[in-house]
Amino acid sequence: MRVSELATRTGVSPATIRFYEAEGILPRPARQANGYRDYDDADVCRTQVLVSLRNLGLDLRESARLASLCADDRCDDMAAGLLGQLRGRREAVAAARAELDRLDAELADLERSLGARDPAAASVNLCEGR
Amino acid sequence: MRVSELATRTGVSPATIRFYEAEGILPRPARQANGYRDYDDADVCRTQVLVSLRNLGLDLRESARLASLCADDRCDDMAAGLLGQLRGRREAVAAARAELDRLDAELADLERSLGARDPAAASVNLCEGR
DNA sequence: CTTGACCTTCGAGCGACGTGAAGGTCTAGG
DNA sequence: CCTAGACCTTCACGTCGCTCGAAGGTCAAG
Repeated sequence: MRVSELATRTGVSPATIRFYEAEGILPRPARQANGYRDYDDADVCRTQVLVSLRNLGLDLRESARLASLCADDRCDDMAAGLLGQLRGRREAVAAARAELDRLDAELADLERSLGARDPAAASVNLCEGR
Repeated sequence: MRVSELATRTGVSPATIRFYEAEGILPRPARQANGYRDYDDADVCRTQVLVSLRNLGLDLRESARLASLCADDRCDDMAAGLLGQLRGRREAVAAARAELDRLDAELADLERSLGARDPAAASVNLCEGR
């Protein structure tokens, strides 16, 4: 299959696939006679794993490392590595959520002061406060 | 005062202050005889507003626009502009939080399957699933 | 024979900084 | 007087993960 089919099957753009290949994140695929990239089911699986790990928030290099373990039939190692990453990720997600909560409260406060036509209070919030 | 004092007073790094100046986000400050940047209280206030708007999640150019309105004593216009931005921001924050919730559930699921030494289930989640 | 949807490579751009080199300046201490 | 070190200056390149545009090749349908 060609690059756009791999792309739609894995939910990323053809440009992203080519970018991964250029960065060594994905191996160079076979080529058709006309020079087009030619992918098979194993490529789909590997790319799917990679994309899934990215969607979990793992960084690109780490996702690549784990996806290549999986492609080498070392799924146990992959699972171990992933488990290690998950702790950090869940902490990061919790922290991000706390930060968003804080931010939402701040936005709500500000919206109230502005809506109450109390620019002074808003200015204080922005300039003097804290 | 010099750049590092402005930086500590506003909670950003000296490099960030210089970056803002280079991008035209902050005006070029006075210079001391030795060439060092020389900031006054008005600069502190303007930078503080800018940083506060950034901390609310507004993008840099929009923050710059509003901060400059404020510095021109057009705080009413600034307040109006800010109020307009807030709606979009609160929506974005809510969406980001929903996404984080979804992600956290997914991470928890995966951690359970991996912890249960059920790599098959995990693989399905990553490769076949969805 | 042309249109249009694919594909190729290459290089640059995005946002918002961070980092490092290579050097100038000032202050305190020995 | 010398020196260490804590500032400051500019310039340019690195980060992360793509995304876009240009300039061209390939192929099936009409």
